[in-house]
Amino acid sequence: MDAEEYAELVLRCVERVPAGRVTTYGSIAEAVGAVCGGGGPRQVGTVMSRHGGGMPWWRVVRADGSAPPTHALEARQAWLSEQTPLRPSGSVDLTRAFVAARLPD
DNA sequence: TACTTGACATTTT
DNA sequence: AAAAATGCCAAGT
Repeated sequence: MDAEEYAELVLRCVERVPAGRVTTYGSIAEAVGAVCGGGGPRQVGTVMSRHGGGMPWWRVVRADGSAPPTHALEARQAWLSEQTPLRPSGSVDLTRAFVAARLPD
């Protein structure tokens, strides 16, 4: 399993997340790690930073429901336009929006 | 081989 | 509640 394939799986998981819902780096790491072995939340983050362009990266959040500080503003706009359930604090309400990452069929 | 860097997570201050 | 310390895993230098 090379890094490219790992990235493919991660990206596919992101695409499977419906608008208005989110999943976490950790959840994706679990799903992909189950078949790829190894990997972890950080690897998922790395993949997003390199191949995140062109996909709904704002549907992937940290374990506490917040987006990476570097893209926090854009993420919030995207969440608002998709009507993603947010908490007063500005981060995503995981109890309402979280969906576990699923591997492609 | 050793050290640094990152769109992370968890525990402890 | 918020910040710091630790642990983590792979890739690049």
